[in-house]
Amino acid sequence: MNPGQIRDVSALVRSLGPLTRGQRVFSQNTPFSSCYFVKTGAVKTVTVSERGDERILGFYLPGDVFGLSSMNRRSYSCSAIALEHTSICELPFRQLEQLARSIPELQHHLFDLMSREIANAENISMLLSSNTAEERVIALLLNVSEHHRQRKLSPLQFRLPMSRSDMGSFLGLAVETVSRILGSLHKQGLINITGRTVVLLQPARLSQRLAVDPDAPATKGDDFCWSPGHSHTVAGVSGMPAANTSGTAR
Amino acid sequence: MNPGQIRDVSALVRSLGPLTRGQRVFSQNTPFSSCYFVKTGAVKTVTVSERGDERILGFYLPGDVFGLSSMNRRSYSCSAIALEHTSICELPFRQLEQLARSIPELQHHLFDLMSREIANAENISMLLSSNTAEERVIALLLNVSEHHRQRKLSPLQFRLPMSRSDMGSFLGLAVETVSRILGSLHKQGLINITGRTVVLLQPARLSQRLAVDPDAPATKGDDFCWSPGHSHTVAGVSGMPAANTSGTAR
DNA sequence: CGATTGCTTGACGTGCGTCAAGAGCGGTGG
DNA sequence: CCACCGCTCTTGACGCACGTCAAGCAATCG
Repeated sequence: MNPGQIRDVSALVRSLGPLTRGQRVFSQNTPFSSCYFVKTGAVKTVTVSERGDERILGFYLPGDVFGLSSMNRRSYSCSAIALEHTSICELPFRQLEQLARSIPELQHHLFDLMSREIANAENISMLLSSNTAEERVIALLLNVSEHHRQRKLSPLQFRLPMSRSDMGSFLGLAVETVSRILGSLHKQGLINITGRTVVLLQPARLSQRLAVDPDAPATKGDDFCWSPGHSHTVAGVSGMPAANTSGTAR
Repeated sequence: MNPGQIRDVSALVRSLGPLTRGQRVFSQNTPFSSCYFVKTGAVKTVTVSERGDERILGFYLPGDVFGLSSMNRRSYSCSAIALEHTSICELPFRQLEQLARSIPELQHHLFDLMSREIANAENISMLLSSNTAEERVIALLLNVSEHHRQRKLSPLQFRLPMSRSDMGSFLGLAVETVSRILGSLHKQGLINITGRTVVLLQPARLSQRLAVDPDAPATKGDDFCWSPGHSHTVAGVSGMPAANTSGTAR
């Protein structure tokens, strides 16, 4: 894009002041207007069913865009809630769409963003549809890790912005299960975890758990590698590691 | 769109002759070029993990568009396979994108399509993340039903285009479980099922199973709102009923 | 026609949800 | 400073839903 175009786009963007934990960016069933870009902090998107229980659709870390899934509707299909001290940019979608007509690069970029969201959501589906609890938790950890790597932050040591309960809701697991899995990974020496602070001690092993058929489950001390996993993250946290689909295996 | 524009778009579309069961529209890891529109028949999208097991990402019925999730990549992230005698249209994406620059309606339509795909995939995630096997199967049945309703076909009696095994793979269930659930629904008089032919005998009851907390033994106002024509199916079968998230309940 | 594939049904084992009871930890107020 | 609260997180005991294994028909096919 040329400077003029960049100015045009920038003119649309509004920076939203620091949000505090629990504060909402938008609420389910309120009129759709914008999507949002995370500058710092973290956001979760949540839907509440008529039954009253809530489900977390995704976590968004710095660099991620959220709110796109609602653009074909009048109102948001989920709420977005800050997980911690967070600052974001507002992107008024209709105006962005309008502007995209004259800026091909912008149009392409929007397509690209949405396409990533689709691929990402599909990966999550795959992860959920038949992986063990351990695999899901590991996938989440590796995903946050990958996100940090992309942001040039330490991929091996970081703080999880979300609670155990959030993780559970996102991964389709009970809080207790999440807690047990993390504890178990800790005992096995694969990670360190204190509260929300994580250290990945053996990232290669963790990746293996995702990619390798767990015939020999967790024999402590086996050393052979499979293949140093790559092709990992797709987009944001919401971009889960290529949901390696444990398939029918268990 | 005016006649000229419609002609421009039509010029891009290529009709692909009848495919037979098992035939591929495109294959995972081959270069991305187009997305596709289902005219008649049915298509499934499938990814194969490095481990070799396959997972079904979605089913696409007449009127649905598939292949969008790969547009931000060089190659397709999944394979698309005909489930039965099927005819489709090819939509070369790059050219479509190009054309969209001069036809705002087209651009908007593309955004709309992609947004639906996102919402749809999110719904599937929600469905998978914590619903019982029965709820998942019912959701699939109701979804196909809804699709038929929209196509002005009988929503109460239809043929499932996919095998039990496909259903299982899609829903994250073992084939046996799918079979058992269908059998159980049959015994309860909620559906008739012979092979792949389904009759929904008590659609209202089926919907209830999805939305109502199974504490109370049914028999509340049988007729059900879902806001007709809203939020129900999003796109094709892949548009699952607003995955009512049984939440922590079980 | 055997052979392959799809579907069903039974028996059995287990992963993980549920219930219940603490254990930190931070915040608030006296 | 401690007492008290409301959280989040952990840990154990128990049971059920669903995966796995296995066997047996029906339908399609080469």
